[in-house]
Amino acid sequence: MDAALKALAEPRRRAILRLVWSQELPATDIADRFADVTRPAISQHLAVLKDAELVTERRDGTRRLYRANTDTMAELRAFLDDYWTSGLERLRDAAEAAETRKRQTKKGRK
Amino acid sequence: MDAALKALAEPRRRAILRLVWSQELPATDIADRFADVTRPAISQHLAVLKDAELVTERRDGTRRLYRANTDTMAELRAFLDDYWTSGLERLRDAAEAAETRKRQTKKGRK
DNA sequence: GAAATTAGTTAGTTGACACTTACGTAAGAT
DNA sequence: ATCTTACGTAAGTGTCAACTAACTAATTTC
Repeated sequence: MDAALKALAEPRRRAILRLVWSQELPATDIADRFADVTRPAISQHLAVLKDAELVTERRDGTRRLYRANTDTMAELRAFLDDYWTSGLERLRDAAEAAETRKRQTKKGRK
Repeated sequence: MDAALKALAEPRRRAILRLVWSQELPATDIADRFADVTRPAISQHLAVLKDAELVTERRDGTRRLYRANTDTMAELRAFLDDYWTSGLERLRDAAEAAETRKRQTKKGRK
């Protein structure tokens, strides 16, 4: 899940993911869409996306077809939704932080 | 917006952001919550978060109080929501990609 | 089976980034 | 004025990530 967020932090990968969002595409077609980058670079990005389970790979002869993995996207979305909607953890953390501030007895870190 | 996503890709910054989510906290208190990292490191993370407008800074004497900027969070959320719900762009991109694949006349990149 | 197509892999470079130590600075407290 | 507290900034280090060029591997096609 952490890997997915990190993968999405890269603009190029977001662009790639958009491409295979609603359609399965072979690596070459994807690479052709990016004039300023070589094919191996795209191949590596695809590996990162695959590793983060944001895309799936299906082999067809010499070609490898990629498509967005909507399941992982849904999970990531749920994760983020939880991150900023559910206030429970936040309130607990805040309480602990307040206590830490109050008790600054943690003087001797070294 | 891109900066915000990149800032959130770092786990430590997510933890920091969670801390100041529902409460304003001075930098020292935040740093004290992380035993394995020095205070300057936290200070730098806070600078990144502030730069991405994910937190706001308010000065109070020698202290600097930080709090999550929910506006930016809302924008980011809207951005992501759009990214994976609205299929319009995706369909357009897919159509273009299909055309690219069909017309591989783009032979001579070099 | 040789040649072409499609694609991943390796080696090496560059730049970004998280981190630490050391220092600077601004506002209260003594 | 000088300490002390609370913080940012500078400089330097190790690691990782994105990229290119060159190579390799697997499948069709001839």
